[in-house]
Amino acid sequence: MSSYPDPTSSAAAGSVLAPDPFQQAAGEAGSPALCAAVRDRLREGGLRWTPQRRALIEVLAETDGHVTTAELVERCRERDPATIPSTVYRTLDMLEDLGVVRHCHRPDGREEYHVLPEHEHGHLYCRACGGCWELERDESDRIVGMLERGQGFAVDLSHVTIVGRCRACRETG
Amino acid sequence: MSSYPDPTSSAAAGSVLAPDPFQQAAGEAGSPALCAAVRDRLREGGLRWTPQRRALIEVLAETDGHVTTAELVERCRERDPATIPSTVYRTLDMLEDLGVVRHCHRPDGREEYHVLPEHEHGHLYCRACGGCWELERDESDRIVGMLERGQGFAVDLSHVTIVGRCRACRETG
DNA sequence: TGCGTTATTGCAACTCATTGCAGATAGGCG
DNA sequence: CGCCTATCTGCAATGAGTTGCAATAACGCA
Ligand SMILES: [Mn+2]
Ligand SMILES: [Mn+2]
Ligand SMILES: [Zn+2]
Ligand SMILES: [Zn+2]
Repeated sequence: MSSYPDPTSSAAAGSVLAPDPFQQAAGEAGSPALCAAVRDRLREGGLRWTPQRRALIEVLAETDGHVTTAELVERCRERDPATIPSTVYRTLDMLEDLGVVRHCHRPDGREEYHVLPEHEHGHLYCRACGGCWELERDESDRIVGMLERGQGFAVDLSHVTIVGRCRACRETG
Repeated sequence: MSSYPDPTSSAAAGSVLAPDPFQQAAGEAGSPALCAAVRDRLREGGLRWTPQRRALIEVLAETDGHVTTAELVERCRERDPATIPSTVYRTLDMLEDLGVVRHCHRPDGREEYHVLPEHEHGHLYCRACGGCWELERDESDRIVGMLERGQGFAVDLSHVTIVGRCRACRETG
């Protein structure tokens, strides 16, 4: 979807399920290792390593789980008040092409990012309490498998958002 | 989700699966009948029937299938150039509480409305060709049933958007 | 170390959507 | 028929996100 120049054109699709080089890079050493891994991958593709990109990656490395785009812009701005939102948005697009982040949509349609998800997953959101859970592996396998067999449709699992009411909210209300 | 005063507080939930009074109203007679049905329901709840609401309902009655919110604003503006977007958005919220429309989210997160859907349904979107299909009944039954049994989660089916690549796009490259 | 190419940034304009508030008006009631 | 009041509308400000373009700066290469 992003019209960003794609460093290694197969990377966008490949990074999703392939053993992820960023995963190991970030595993122990954290931010510096992730920076180095991203920097190298960018240069391989003729892309550039800039202070703005570095800042965002450092912010991402400090982030657990889900984060809204606006929060990321805000955290970048804490480090550097001169941060420009459109640069952050464009960098996120690029990092998604690389497989460093995945986005999904919250019930209101706004974007939310997941940093280095260990495996692709969909989400369950409760409209009543605002809770969010990852879809279990076997549940998403069934959804993906069903649509693959029936319609020949290849589901983008990380983009699956299922909204409703969780058990707790149904019982109490 | 909408903070709109809810005319008959059970209507929001009830209208989804219950035999829908608007369905019949609009069936043959079209716009005037739908207007009358909505007007009566509003007055029952102490809400008001206004020219702005009437205009939107007339536009909706001429609409088949899915429409983006921006398109609806545009069509209202064709009838009355003085149309105010926020009024249209608020009216759509109200009509969704009444069960006259359902919204879902396109792959980019933007809203799309379905007028008087005959039955609740989720959507399948192809990112490559932009195509959109309704989820088949048995497919959505399986998804809804699985999450109901496993997690006790009540899925809001009309809000389910599954994004990916359709068979045709996968085959042609 | 410096140059030139070209990817990237900053910026401004734009789209879509939401919200709070003050003034307008629908419509129940006398 | 006209008043009163609570609901709605219009409006303006705000927030989220995208896009085109000119200026900047990364970095490969001499
Ligand atoms: Mn929604
Ligand atoms: Mn998306
Ligand atoms: Zn809940
Ligand atoms: Zn397609």
